[in-house]
Amino acid sequence: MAEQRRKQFPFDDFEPQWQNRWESDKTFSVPNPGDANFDADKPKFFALDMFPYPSGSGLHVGHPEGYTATDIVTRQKRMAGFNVLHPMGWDAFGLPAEEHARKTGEHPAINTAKNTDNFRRQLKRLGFAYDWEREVNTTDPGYVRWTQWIFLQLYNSYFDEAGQKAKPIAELEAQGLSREEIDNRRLAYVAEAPVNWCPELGTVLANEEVEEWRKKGNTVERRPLKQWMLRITAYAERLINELDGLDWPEGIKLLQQNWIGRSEGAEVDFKIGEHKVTVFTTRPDTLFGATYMVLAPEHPLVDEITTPEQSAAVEEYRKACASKSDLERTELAKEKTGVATGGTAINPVNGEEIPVWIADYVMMSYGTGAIMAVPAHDERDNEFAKRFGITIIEVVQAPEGNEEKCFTGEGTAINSGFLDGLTTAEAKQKISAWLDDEKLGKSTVVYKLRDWLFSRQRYWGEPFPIVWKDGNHFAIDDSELPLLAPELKDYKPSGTPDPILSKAKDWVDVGDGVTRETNTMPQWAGSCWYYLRYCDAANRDRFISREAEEYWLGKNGTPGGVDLYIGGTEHAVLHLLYARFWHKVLHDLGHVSTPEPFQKLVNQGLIMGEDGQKMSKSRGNVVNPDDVVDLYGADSLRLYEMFMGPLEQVKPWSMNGVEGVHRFLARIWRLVMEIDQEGTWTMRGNLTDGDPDKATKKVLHQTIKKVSEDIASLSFNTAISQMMVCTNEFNKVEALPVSAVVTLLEVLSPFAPHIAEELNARLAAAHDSVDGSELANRAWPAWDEAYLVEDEIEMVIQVNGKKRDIITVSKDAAKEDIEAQALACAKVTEHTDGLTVRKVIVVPGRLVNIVAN
RNA sequence: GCCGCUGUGGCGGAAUUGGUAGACGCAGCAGACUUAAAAUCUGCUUUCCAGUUUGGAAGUGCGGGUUCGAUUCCCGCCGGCGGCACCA
Repeated sequence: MAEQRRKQFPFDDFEPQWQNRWESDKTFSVPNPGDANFDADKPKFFALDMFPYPSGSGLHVGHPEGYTATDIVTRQKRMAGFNVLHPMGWDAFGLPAEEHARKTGEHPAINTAKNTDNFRRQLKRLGFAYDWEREVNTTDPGYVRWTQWIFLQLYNSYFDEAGQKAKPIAELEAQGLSREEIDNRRLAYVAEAPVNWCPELGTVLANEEVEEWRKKGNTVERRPLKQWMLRITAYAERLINELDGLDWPEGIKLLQQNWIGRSEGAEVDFKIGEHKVTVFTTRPDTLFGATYMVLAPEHPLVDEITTPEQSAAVEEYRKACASKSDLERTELAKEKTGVATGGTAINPVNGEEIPVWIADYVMMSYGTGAIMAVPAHDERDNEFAKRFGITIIEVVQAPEGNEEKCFTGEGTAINSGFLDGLTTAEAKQKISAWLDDEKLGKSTVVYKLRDWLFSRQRYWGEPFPIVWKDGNHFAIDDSELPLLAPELKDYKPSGTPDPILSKAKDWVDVGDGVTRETNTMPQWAGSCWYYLRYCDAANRDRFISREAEEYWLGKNGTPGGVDLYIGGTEHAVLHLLYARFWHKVLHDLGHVSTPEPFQKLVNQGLIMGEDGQKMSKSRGNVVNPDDVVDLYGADSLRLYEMFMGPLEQVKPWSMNGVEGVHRFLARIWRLVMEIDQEGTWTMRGNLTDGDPDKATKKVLHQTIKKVSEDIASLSFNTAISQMMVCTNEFNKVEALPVSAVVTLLEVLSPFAPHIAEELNARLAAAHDSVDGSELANRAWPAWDEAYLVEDEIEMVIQVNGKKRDIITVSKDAAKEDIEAQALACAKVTEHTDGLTVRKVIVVPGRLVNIVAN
């Protein structure tokens, strides 16, 4: 049925032609500083799309949403005289390619290349103005080389607390620190950590990946393994503070802030016999109410303080906890559990002896792994104390009217010795000073953020540029980069935590007792710096040249960094946090000129299926972009995705909606072309070379203005609606001036570039007055406010806020005249009859409101 | 539980940030063209009442408030989506 219907305009002819032309002319290639045709006088604009993972299922309609948005912005910026960097690439390492290799025995690079070719074909088919000469692929050896180089920058750096920045490890060597001391301070370090191990996949998984793989039927267990970690926690403070200057959605900033989770509080030392245990609390003012102490079950002091009577119970409890994953620990904990150690601690503030418990509601990984429990003012402690019959002492008086059983807010200190009568804030200050004086504690800040578990036991990722000898790790020499993984006969995981690469014995054994690190990096590694590589994609000597970095990412009178980054919310805390971290390290080491990589961030909203549900194969509501392009053309798909609604909003797909914008493009086509009886398109005869009349000029300039402003604010849906209004007006004009049509095509061209270029070319062939150059290389049209003002304006007349009439007045009519005219209206007198006019409000150019009662 | 976003016709959405609510599009209805259909074009299309036109009332999740005037600002609720989740 679809192939029977005659195309409303020949998009399938001209769209590929324009795409080929852009490709062969390299229309959208942009030179770098130093290149022959580089124009240093133009301002720069760097727009970035979140590059896709080239999956086997091809492009999803969600991809072109953000991509079209940046394409419109960059095409418009180009016309407005900017040097525009708009690149694309592939985040091509990842588990699906490896799974495919495991099943087929084919090297993952082969499948990856196939999928990448398909993605590239699909994107080119949508007419995006990418500079394909800058295409990057995270799996290319020339790219891996620099990912590994950046890893070594981290490996060879430490975080200087005093300067709050990364510095070369060589400084510590010069200070004569021991090897162990140095290794313990590297930004990339090895640590034994309990991790999520998945035997089926043969790798550890990030916390956020666990749920996804479990759903697919895999098991995930907790195991302590020696892993590479990146010291992102050192940057916690800066990662929070430096969000301030960024033009990001507030929600995303908050998400990152909460993820980093900064808490101000105090560490307090408690004595347990000979031992000292430090607890972390955000409420040191409640110290007098601490009636017991809880240690995390994994706390190293548990063994030492447990009394013989309790040791069996404690041991049993610890075992039960160890076998639980974090998830189970929280999910199943409907009721608090715990065991007394039999030991007691001394509350330093009053010398009271308090019992020491272990309970899994205290996490070893947060704070100090130990808490002082204040059951009167903490819900968890309260629940626990009630369950186990522990004393509860109130030490904060709630403000009047607050009847909560367990008051956790701020109030006045009571039963608290020298703190009595103080407000919570004052009490915090006083107790902190006291702890400080007595050398029993100090104010401190803790974060929820954990160091980044950076190693995977997979094959299809960057190998670590590290070798081992005698239990020590060493960086391999720069000249050995890129270090590529060897080909394997069998990509099946061993089922043990030994990485797949450990099977490649020849590769692993370097000789002289030197062996290679066999872990690989996670997929995030490549995406942490791809925006940098775009700036100088072919550079073989550096990851990015200084000139290219300073031009595309430097200040240049802008805030610096990527000028516009569009992508989905799913990366709000992962990719966006990791990339910021790497960027800051590179900045500290003098490799990049700004502290932040992405100045402006916009999140596109998810496109749902026609049924309002998330698109998924199992629901059968997935829309394939190729099918849409076959039926309606690339311009229609682009335009539809922008017309659906605001970019940031979640919105459902509608094939009828696609037809709607397709009809609009057909109307524009028929503004210029008409079809004869043989079915051949010919130029319409009613196009003139004359000047547009006043009304035509008005709607045209309104359109230039609206579209210009709406592109700037990324309000593409309203820009398109204005172009529809303009087209509808043009359709009513008897003899339509070509100049007006061409201007409309210019503002349309960033949205629907193929049809705009095609019609302009056809008009230029028939009309000498039309510029035959490509719209893409034209100047963006300017609007003239003079055409927008009307001599006469309509004003609404309201009586008591209700619309009663509309009058027409001269644009410079005096207020008094308008008021008099309004009061004289028959409709007004009708409604004010019998009432007294109390007040008349005249809003110039808008309305008159007559207040009467 | 906490945090964030969001709520406007049958549907997607618009509204110069306090000034004519429903632009534009979809769907629907009627008409024109056509032997007919498709495509195209024209008109109608928030609801209710009245109805030849002119008209009247209600209306932006619900309830209050500020104002000459509230989709917009303030207070209190309710629903939907997303994130975090024993973080001391």
